[in-house]
Amino acid sequence: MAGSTRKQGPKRSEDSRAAILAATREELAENGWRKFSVDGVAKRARASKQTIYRWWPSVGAMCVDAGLELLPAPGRLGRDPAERVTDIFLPLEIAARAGTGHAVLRASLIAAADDADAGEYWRAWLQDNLRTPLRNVLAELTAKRIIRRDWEIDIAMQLMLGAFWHRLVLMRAPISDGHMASQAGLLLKLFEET
Amino acid sequence: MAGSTRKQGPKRSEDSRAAILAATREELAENGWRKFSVDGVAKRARASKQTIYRWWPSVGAMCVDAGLELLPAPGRLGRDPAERVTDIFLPLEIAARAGTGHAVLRASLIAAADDADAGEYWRAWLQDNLRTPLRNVLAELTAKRIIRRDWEIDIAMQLMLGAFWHRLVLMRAPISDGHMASQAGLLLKLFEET
DNA sequence: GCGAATGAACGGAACGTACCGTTTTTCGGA
DNA sequence: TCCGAAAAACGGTACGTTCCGTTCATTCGC
Repeated sequence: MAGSTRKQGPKRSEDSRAAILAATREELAENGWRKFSVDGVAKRARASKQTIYRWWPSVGAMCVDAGLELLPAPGRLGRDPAERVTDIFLPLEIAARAGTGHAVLRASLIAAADDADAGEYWRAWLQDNLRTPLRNVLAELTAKRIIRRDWEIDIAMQLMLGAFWHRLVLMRAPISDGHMASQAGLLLKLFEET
Repeated sequence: MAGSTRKQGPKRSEDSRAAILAATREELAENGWRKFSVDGVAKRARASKQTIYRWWPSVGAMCVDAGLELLPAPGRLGRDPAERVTDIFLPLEIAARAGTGHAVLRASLIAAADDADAGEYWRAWLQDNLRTPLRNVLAELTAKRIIRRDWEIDIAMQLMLGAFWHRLVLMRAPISDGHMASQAGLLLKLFEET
C-alpha cells in the first residue's frame, strides 16, 4: 500500500519540543555550557528528562538545535555581488544582535566546539547552509569576471566567519550592524580581478 | 620600614604547581571542558583539591594558565615586515601543531569563552602579548610608508586570529605550517599603501 | 491499546568546603 | 646562638549537595 508505514499512538509533541528548546536557550544564556543543567531544562519546560534523552542524541546536539532555531530564514533579494555574499551570513548577525541572542549563540557554539557529536552536527549545518551557498555565489562571480579564478572556499569561509567567532565567542564583544556586509567587502576586495 | 610585611610559613610549592598544570592539560585533552574534572586533576597530580582552590580563583583560570604554559617564548628575529607580524602570533601556531597541543589549546580557549572570569584573564594576556606588540609593529610600518595610515588595530587582530579560532576551535581542523605567515600576508595586502 | 508524555526515584560521579595530621618556614625570647 | 611557638602550605579523607543518565510507574491522547 502507498504510505504503508502504519502509525499507531500519538505523534511527538510539538509543544514539548518547543518548550524544551526555549528552556535550553534560557539555561544557556544564564549558566553557559559547563554549568548547563539538564535537570534545570526539564524543570523550566515542565518536561520529563526521558523526553529529552529520547529525542536528542546528546545534550550538546540539543544546545546546537536551540541555537540554530534562533536564526531567521535567510531573505534572498541581493543583486549586488557584496549583497549576495552578505545575505548568506546575515542570519548569524541578526540573531547575535537580538535580545539574549549573543549569549545564547555563544554558549551554543561553545557546546558545539566542546562536544564531538554536537560539533559534527553543527558543521553539517554549516556546510549545507553557508559553505555551499557561498561556493555557488563565488562561482557565479567568477563566471562574471568579478573575482579571480583561484579563490579557495575555505579561505573565504574563514574570512567571513573568523572575525564573527573572534568577537562573539572569544572577546564577548558586540556584533555591529553591518558586520557581515563589511566582511563581504573585505572578501571581494581580496578576491577581486587583476 | 620598607618591606614591613611579616611573612611566616613555607613558600608555595613549585613542584605541586607544575604537576597540577600538567594534569590539567591531560584532563583537558582527554575530557574537554564540560567533562573536565577537578577530582581527576587532583588524582593525577597527587595533589589536594584544597591546594587547587587556594591558588586559582576559578577552574577556568587554571585551564587558561595550563594552556598559556604551552606557548613557547616568542623568538624575535624578523626584519621583513611580514616576518615581524608573523613572529608575534607564531607561538600559537607552534603550540597548536605540537603533540596534543591542538586539543589542549582548544579546550583551554573554550574554558576562557565559557567562564567569565577566565575570559577576562585570557583577554588581558591577549592585550599584553599580542595586541600591543602588533600595534607597535603596525605603527612602525606606517612610519616607513609601508602601510596606510587608517588601519584599525581591532580589524587587524580579527584578521590575524579569526581564521585561527575558526580552524582550531570550531572546525577542529589542523593548523597548517605557515598559517600565521599567510595571515600576515593577507593583513599587509589589505593595509598596503595606495 | 499503543506510544508518547510526566514525574519520581535510583546509583554513581563531581562539586566545593571543612577538617586532620604533617611538614616547612619565620620569628621572638631564653 | 639555639629553641620552641606560630603561621602557612601540603596530601589526604570526608561530608552534604547537585547533576548525570537511566528506569519505573502512571497518565494522556490518538
